[in-house]
Amino acid sequence: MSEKRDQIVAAALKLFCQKGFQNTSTAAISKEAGVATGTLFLYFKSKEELINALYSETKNAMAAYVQEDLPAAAAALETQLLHCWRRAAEWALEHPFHYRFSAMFSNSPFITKLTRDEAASSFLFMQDIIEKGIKQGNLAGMDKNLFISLFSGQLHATITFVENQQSSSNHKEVLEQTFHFFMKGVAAA
Amino acid sequence: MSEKRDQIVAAALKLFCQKGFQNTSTAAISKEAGVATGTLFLYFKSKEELINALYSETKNAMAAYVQEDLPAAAAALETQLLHCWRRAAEWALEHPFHYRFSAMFSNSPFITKLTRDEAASSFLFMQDIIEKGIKQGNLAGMDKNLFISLFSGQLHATITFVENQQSSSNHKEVLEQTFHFFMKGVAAA
Amino acid sequence: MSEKRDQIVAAALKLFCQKGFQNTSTAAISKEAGVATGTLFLYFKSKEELINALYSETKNAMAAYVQEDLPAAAAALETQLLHCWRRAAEWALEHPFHYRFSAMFSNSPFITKLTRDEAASSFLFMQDIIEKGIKQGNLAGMDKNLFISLFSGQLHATITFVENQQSSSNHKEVLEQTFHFFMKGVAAA
Amino acid sequence: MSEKRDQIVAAALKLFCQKGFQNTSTAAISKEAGVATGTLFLYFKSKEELINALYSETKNAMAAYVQEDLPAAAAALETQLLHCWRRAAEWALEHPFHYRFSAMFSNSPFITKLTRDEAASSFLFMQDIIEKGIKQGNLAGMDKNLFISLFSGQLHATITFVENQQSSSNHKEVLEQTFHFFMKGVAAA
DNA sequence: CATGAATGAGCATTCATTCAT
DNA sequence: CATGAATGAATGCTCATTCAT
Repeated sequence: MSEKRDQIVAAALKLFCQKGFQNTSTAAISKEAGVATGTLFLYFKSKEELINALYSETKNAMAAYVQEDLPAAAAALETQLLHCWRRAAEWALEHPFHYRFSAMFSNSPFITKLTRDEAASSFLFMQDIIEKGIKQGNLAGMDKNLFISLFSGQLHATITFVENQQSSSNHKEVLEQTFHFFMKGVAAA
Repeated sequence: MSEKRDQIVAAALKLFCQKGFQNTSTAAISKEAGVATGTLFLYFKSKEELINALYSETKNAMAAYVQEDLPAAAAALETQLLHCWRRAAEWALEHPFHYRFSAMFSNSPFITKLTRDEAASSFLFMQDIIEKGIKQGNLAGMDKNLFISLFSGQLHATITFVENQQSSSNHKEVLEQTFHFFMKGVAAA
Repeated sequence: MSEKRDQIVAAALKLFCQKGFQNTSTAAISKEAGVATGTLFLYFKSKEELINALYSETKNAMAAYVQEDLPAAAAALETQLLHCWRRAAEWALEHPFHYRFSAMFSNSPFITKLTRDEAASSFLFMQDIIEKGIKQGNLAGMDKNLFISLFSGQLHATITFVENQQSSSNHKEVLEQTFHFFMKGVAAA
Repeated sequence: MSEKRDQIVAAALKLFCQKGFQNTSTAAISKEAGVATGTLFLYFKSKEELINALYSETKNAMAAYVQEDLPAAAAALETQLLHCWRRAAEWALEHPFHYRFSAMFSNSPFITKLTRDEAASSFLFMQDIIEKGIKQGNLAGMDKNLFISLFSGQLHATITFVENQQSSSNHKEVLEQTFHFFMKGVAAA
């Protein structure tokens, strides 16, 4: 919306990742953003609102990116999940601060239930995909939420590993490899 | 060591889990522990030292529990890993505050690199197991650290899922199931 | 002068009475007045100037109303004072916000000495009336300023009492009654 | 209670009288009191609580002083009221900061209704005296609250006048004089 | 004249830490 | 060892005021 708002968001994201939420004062954010201390509160009612807005926007942006060009519902479950896996990783690697921020704060008490629910709702399409997969018998009998947990967990472990690697030459291969490990594991017997 | 120290540790653990680290004042910890505000600083030089001590002790306790009765090095890789998986889950479910605390803070900037390294060192025995497995060709070609990441990720996702379930009847089955998914996935082709 | 100025004055008066001076931000005044935040400072150099202008205008308006139709100097002291008493009460009851505002702020440090003196000067005609009365021996020996203090004090107490009454049926009687109490008290023995 | 508390109370009283409530920062109070900024909040939860505590204590102290040696209920109404008039004036002149503070803030929005009611309750004994006087027919027919309003108003006007006088030689006489003016006025015809 | 986004000094309040008892 | 009153630096937030449009 506003250029100043963007500067504040970028500065907050950077500092939160580097020093944590509580070790980052609103004054530090304003300074890093190159605006006055009062300006932050022009765009965000409070520090907490800033955090929650950051979280919402991050989750929504990622969900939107993942959903883009999603293979039609008619496609095979594995095709759809592979798309999600790849796109999520791509987004995370291209937005490292955003990704680290949401990883760091997704379990923090600063994210209100409201924000968490809103973020969850933008990933509802994943639930649909999985439900369909379970119904079609392509997945070993498993709770839908457990499946999502395992999927995100392995994806997250892979992204973090890839991010910390020196060379970025074989990122794609690692991602494909771990995806296939995961699918081999959960495939219906 | 001291009874007061134990009370402080228990109070801190409880409050950190319930309200987060920064929302828990040392005064609140002292009150919950039933000691004076100054007493906390008799046992811990600072709040940060308290956190780090808590983290170290937690990780060490868990590592010790997991290592107990570990099948001899001669045993099959899967046997050893299953032992670790089960013991880790058992410990986590029996010490929910400890487990949640270490999960919450393992990625936080409050844990110093020193502490993190010390904690990692108490899990070195896991690395040995895995290295051996890789050498023996029982695992699909994979980086040792990636393997550990995936292993812990899947284990953590399972524990969290199980912890949040209403009924505790089928905990064991879920744990066995996700372990076998994981092993099926990473087994050498 | 300007319509916007009037809106600002009215809004300020209302909010100052309802929430006090310091609890009323210039932004709130502007909003209540339906103008932009900058507009207030077009008409008043500062918030303090607004307060003082409000006070001056209020006092002058009241003084002008009281002086209107004032019985000639030749009239009896009591006749003149009764006129003042009645007119002041009428004005106060018809302009409750103005009256409460000036009551609230007449002793506040926000009213500068300059403004206070200016306000006092618009009530100089009262001093003349009283001086004349003292000279003519109609008043028990008393300091002029003490007399004015007692007069205003009793008038103010009556107005406040009447304003807070539910029914407005007997306002006039109460006003006449307290006036006569006052005059009986201070009459020359 | 505590020496520090006393210092804070005295400093607050002084500064509030001199510069008003909102122009006095808690830091300024602490500095004037010779304590650290945090110490104020050790004794008062907030600035507002400090104000209200000051107001309550002031009103209670004054009420206690006025009630001391109060002529027995059997005494004449005028004897009782004269005692109150004198003692109230004495207290006000001996505690000028306290008196000015309570005068300044009795109508301010910072005094909560709770505090105001508590203060009023410590002056209930005045109501009893007046009710008795009205019943005995010693007062011109008048609402009890109106009487109290007039009484306090005239007393306040006198105290303020006396306080601002240069010489303090004839304080007593002025006080007696205005009291008799007042009583002459309200006496039953 | 009028606007309202932007400013930044100022403030109330918190809380980790100390130290005299 | 243990206490808890006292400290004061640090922080989130407000708001009177300015100025480019």
